[in-house]
Amino acid sequence: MKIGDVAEASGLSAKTIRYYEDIGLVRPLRGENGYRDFAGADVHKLRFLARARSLGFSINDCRILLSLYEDRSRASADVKALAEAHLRRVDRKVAELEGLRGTLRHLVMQCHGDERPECPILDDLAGPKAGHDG
Amino acid sequence: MKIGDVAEASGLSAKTIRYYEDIGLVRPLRGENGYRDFAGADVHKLRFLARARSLGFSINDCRILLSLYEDRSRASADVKALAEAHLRRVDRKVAELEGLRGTLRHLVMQCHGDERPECPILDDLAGPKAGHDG
DNA sequence: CCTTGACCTTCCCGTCACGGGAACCTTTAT
DNA sequence: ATAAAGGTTCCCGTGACGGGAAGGTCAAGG
Repeated sequence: MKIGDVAEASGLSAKTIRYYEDIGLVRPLRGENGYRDFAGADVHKLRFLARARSLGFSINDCRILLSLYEDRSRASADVKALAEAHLRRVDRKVAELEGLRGTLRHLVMQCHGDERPECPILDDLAGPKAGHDG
Repeated sequence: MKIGDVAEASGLSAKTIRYYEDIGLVRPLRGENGYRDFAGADVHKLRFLARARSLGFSINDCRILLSLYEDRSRASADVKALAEAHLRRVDRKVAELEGLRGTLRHLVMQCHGDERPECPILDDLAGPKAGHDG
């Protein structure tokens, strides 16, 4: 299979697949013409990678997941630990975004959004204004 | 004020402040010795930037926000529009992360996490298994 | 035979917002 | 005088690719 076909079959772009080869995630054969020649197992790997990436795993995590996947004597505990660590990162990221989203919502609601210059959003960004006597 | 003092006063690192000068967000004066010499207004700007960045605005958004902030004849509608666009981006990101978090949680719960190799997480990543007859 | 067009190849730059560190200079304290 | 603690510029690295240039290859059609 040529890279275009594999791209379609895996949902990854040709660019991405070449990149994955660069960093050693797949090792397709080469034809006489220099074209990459992907085996079924390569395509399977790439689909695995596409799925893992879509779940937010980093390339490094993907590398580990792949090696666990190919290790018949793995312990599922290792996989679970990796996934849990990722889940915790996602949890933290969601919490962070929800925090700033709350602030943003609050500010947006307070702003009239008309042609006048007064703006609580900018006031917030500018920080605490000096009081009436300072 | 020297860059270290400004760093402490703004909460930004000296590196970040130099970077902001590089990209034209601040223009501190220079002393005879070549050291940057920040005025009060510069520090104020940098605090503004630090706050905006902490709310997740991109550098480009920050540049626009700064120019709006300094434009006495601005319309608050422009500020609000920018903030709302950002809010929508945050909303989308949160939704995306919540989606994959749900999947991750599900997978993690299904995995025994013991010394055995069977692992629903890897099974999911590997994609649909062929059925009993195929 | 020649051309067109769709593929493929490698290579290098750009992304975003900085951080790390080298090599060097200035100020401050002892 | 010296050492520590600042400051300066410059360049590389990050993560995970995308864009695009310059060129090789292959199948179809005139």
